[in-house]
Amino acid sequence: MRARINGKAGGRPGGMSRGGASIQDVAREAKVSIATVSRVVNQPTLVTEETASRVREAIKKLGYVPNAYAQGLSGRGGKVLGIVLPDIFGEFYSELLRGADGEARRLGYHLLVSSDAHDHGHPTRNENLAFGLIDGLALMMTEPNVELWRETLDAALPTVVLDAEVNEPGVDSVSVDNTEGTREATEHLLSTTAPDRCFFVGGPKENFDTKARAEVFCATLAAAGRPCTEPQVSCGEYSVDWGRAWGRERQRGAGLKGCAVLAANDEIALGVMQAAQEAGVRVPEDLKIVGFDDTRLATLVRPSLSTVRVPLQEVGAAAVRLLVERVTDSEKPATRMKVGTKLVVRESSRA
Amino acid sequence: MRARINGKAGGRPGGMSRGGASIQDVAREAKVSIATVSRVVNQPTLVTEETASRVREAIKKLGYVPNAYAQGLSGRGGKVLGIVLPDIFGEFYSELLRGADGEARRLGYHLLVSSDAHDHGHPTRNENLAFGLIDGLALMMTEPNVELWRETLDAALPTVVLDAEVNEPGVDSVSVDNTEGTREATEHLLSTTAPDRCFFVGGPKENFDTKARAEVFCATLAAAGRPCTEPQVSCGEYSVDWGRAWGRERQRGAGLKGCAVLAANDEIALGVMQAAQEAGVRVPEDLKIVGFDDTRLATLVRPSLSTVRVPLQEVGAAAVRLLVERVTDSEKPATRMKVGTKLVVRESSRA
DNA sequence: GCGCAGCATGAAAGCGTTTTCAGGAGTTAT
DNA sequence: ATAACTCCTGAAAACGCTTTCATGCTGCGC
Repeated sequence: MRARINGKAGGRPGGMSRGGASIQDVAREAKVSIATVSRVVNQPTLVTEETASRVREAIKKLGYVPNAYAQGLSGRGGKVLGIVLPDIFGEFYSELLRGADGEARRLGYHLLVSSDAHDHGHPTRNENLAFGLIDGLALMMTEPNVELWRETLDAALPTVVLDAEVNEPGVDSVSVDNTEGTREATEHLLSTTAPDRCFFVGGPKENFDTKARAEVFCATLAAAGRPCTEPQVSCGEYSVDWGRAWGRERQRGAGLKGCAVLAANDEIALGVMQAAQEAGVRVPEDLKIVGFDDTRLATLVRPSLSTVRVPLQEVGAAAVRLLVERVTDSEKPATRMKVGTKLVVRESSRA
Repeated sequence: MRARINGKAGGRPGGMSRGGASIQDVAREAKVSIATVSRVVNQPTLVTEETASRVREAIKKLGYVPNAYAQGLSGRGGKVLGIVLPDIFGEFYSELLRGADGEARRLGYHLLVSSDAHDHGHPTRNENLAFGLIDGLALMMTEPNVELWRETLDAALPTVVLDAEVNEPGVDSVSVDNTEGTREATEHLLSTTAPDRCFFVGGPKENFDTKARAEVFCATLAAAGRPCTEPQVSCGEYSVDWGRAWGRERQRGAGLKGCAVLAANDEIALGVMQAAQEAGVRVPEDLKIVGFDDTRLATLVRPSLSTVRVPLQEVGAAAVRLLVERVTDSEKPATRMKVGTKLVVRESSRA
């Protein structure tokens, strides 16, 4: 229960905010009606310059800032967008967020961030979402199970889904077109390594991107005349640990030497690299590795990591842009946006 | 301008939200007054079980979710906290945010995230802050210049400052106690390296933490009988690039071999390590390196990085906790909280 | 000089809650 | 049986803003 300050708030002239001057105070100070104050703020052309300047002065003097709740309530929307991510930890989400934040800032919106990590996809999420507070929602699903988010998607709230294509009417989406980048990467590996020594180490089996990337990987191998066998594609999770585990396992078996690995993200790639280093297998001389995402990680490790660039900041920014468009124009038809991917060759896969 | 839906919203029975069922609709459906509905939601004990269950049913049927704006406006606060960081990019902020997010979630609050990166400490920030929307503000200042934030600090808004001690009445702070960790780290380096070959590579010169760490570093050297000379402490920025630049410079000069470096964060340490590797200087055989923060980076690189652990997630969580306490009890005296630091020895500094 | 258009302003409704106050129905004590 | 309570519920005010509608004023054309 917040303390309520009745009537005029005393104290410093400038700088009050909450519990500070209201539109009423400004109106009184400038000797006009609250309607006029509101107009000065929102539709300045409707007010005489003389009146307006008097009002502006009063606003300044009292340090008036419109109360966002009241604005929201009276139908203007509070300029807040929600963004829900599986987690907000690590370079991947970090970059996504940064893109979204920048764009939101540019468009005059605020970002309400929420990560799923603490109550993994549990339906209680919906309650947590501050529905009614946010004007739009950018949603990145952990699991491909759209039904988990049924309620959310059905809500009459502008929504854009990140990094997954959904077939919901009226729901925008921004996803990654893995085709080009994956193909490039695979061909790049094939240029130095025999098809049957190429491996794809994926994230979660049901993950949209992992699935897409695995598919293109196999297709490219097939196009090279050597359809990939089952053991050449493995799935796990998007983590260094999984990559390392896969690498050790392989090393114990047929060995990593002479192989090439395309990982479904940079973390996995890094894990594989660590396993190789542990075993004394040199990268890139004995083992080629290509990651995915081109997070900062790729340039931080040695040897630097070849990777497929995904413009994550753009994805975040695009999501926000789409959302704002939809918020301001609810008639806008649903947009399915795709951003391209491209191979970036660094040290870990050099011939 | 959002479309306004007048009167009852048609459409699907469940799942509406914005423009969806209001407390009025629920009241009508359950044949009670809105006051009763509100009570069922907020103070269930005041309502007969029979009435309450009827109301709950109506709520469920209509998919009613309280409108946060209205709640905010009517004095209950919208359960939103703002958090402003210099940037939201990289492992450091990532971890801080994760801690804050988790705690906020636990306490039933939402997090409005905003990074300073796009308009570096510019006063327009204040307008951007959704004042009036947030119940409290966690603020991490880029620069030590408190005056830049004067307006913000003066605002009658519960505020907690992160990672810096401020002397503002009524403003809480959560900062890092660098003493213990820095001392441990310095002594650790001194155990293998001569005092005059130990270096501190800092972040920005005015940064609170860099200053504190440099000081302890020097004091520890002095305690070991060999006060540090000027060139042993350098400042730059918190980046890999700066660390690498420092390393190259030193290598060009007296050489890195046989030295020990304490960096002000893990990124700088990593940069130094890269410079060493470039020059064929082995870590830790020829050069000991200790970082700061213990971000995930430290365990991802090879050799793994010895570092001083700063419980960043705890810092984030504590900030939120303090903020919520202050929001709910505005009389609470200002708290200055400090979290400790501790050396974690990994490979990069082994004897 | 009169009527009418056009413009600047004010009054008031409405947004969806919470909360205070008052009243009505039972219950218990006298 | 009545007074005094207790419990539950409803009516209504308040929160601060946007927006519609009405009104008074100015100036123009006839």
